[in-house]
Amino acid sequence: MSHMGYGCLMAVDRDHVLRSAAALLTRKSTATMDEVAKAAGISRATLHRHFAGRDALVRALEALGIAECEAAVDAARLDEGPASDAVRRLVREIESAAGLLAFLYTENQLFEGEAQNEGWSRIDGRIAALFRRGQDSGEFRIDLTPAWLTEALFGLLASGAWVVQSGKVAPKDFHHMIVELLLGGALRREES
Amino acid sequence: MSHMGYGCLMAVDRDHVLRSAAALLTRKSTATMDEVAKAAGISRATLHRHFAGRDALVRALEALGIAECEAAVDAARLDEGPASDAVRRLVREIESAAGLLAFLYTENQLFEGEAQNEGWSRIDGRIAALFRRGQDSGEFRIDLTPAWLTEALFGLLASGAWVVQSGKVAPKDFHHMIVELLLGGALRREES
DNA sequence: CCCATGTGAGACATTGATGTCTCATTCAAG
DNA sequence: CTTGAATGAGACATCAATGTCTCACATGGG
Repeated sequence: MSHMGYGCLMAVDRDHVLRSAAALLTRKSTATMDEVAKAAGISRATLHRHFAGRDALVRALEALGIAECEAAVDAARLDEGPASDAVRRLVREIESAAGLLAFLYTENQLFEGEAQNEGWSRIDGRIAALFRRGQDSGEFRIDLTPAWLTEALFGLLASGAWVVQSGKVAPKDFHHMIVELLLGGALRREES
Repeated sequence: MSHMGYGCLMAVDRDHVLRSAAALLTRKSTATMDEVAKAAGISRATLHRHFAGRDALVRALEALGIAECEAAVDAARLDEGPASDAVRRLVREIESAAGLLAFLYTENQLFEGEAQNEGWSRIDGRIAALFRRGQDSGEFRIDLTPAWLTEALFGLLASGAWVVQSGKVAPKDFHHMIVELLLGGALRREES
């Protein structure tokens, strides 16, 4: 077990650190490396052995967020069945990553450079394609652009994660809240 | 003009500094006091004469945001006419402050203390009351809580400001985008 | 038992932002 | 012109976070 380098329980430790870092940074985005370490139950030295610095940590969180989003998009099978059902599946799959997403959403440091991670563009593209498919099939209205609907979805996910974390609404309402508002809006449907 | 203390053009200067600070910090929330000063066209010394420190600057921005929100809520006359029209007026009135709102939205430092500015609670309460009025009158669906609709409105305003600033959609579409998604959702209405 | 690896604790220098100071300059009122 | 106030430029100390280092411990495999 000498030359294994990274592997074995290293991976789960690293993942655990990322999870707790995400949870902490979502609440307090200015948390110190020391606080992040304490939150993960390790020392600052060990944290620094896993991630070269704060920058590397945030990048790793971004990579994790992208991976989870992409996995959710895959699992939701966006091109099968009615577009609105695909949206429901997507929100369901992405729900567990919403906290992490909310953190990354506020970390505009990630987007100010001209070289933003292409993973986001790919995810944006796939979700926008879903909305476009819904428009083409006549399910969705065409006066709201796919790009805006995609952005609004992420915004609502972040708002939802935030409002759940603040305790204002129950976690079990997360999916219904977001899907119903995004698809149906606040107005009552006409009783036909 | 010796003993006037603060007044006269001091006020407009202070306001101008706040505006440019908001515009800059919305794009780069980690901007230095020096960058903020440069963005406002003044020196760091002068900036520091207006605001004791970075903290005071952020607090002043929060106060400005609260004031503009409250003014928008007043101007929108939330308790007159159909609730959906009131929502449209509210978004219209609040549009010019959306950039500032988007910045404050990501500044979770403002909300982590137990003593969050009561201005927000008051605004939240007034907007939630509007949604509740719409539910009571039968305009709005009742399965989405007023608290969530309020939070979602702010989330969509932030997303809208962000997507406009990134150039993905035109500023003139801001109002339509947000109001239509919030009220009507992505689904096409049945042709009755 | 012995050793190697991972870890925690802590010391230390570095760095970048910040807050405070002084001083020369500008500008408008008198 | 004179004067006073506000400003810009810059020097300076401070401070908190960071990155790097060493050393002791303990744990598990040989």
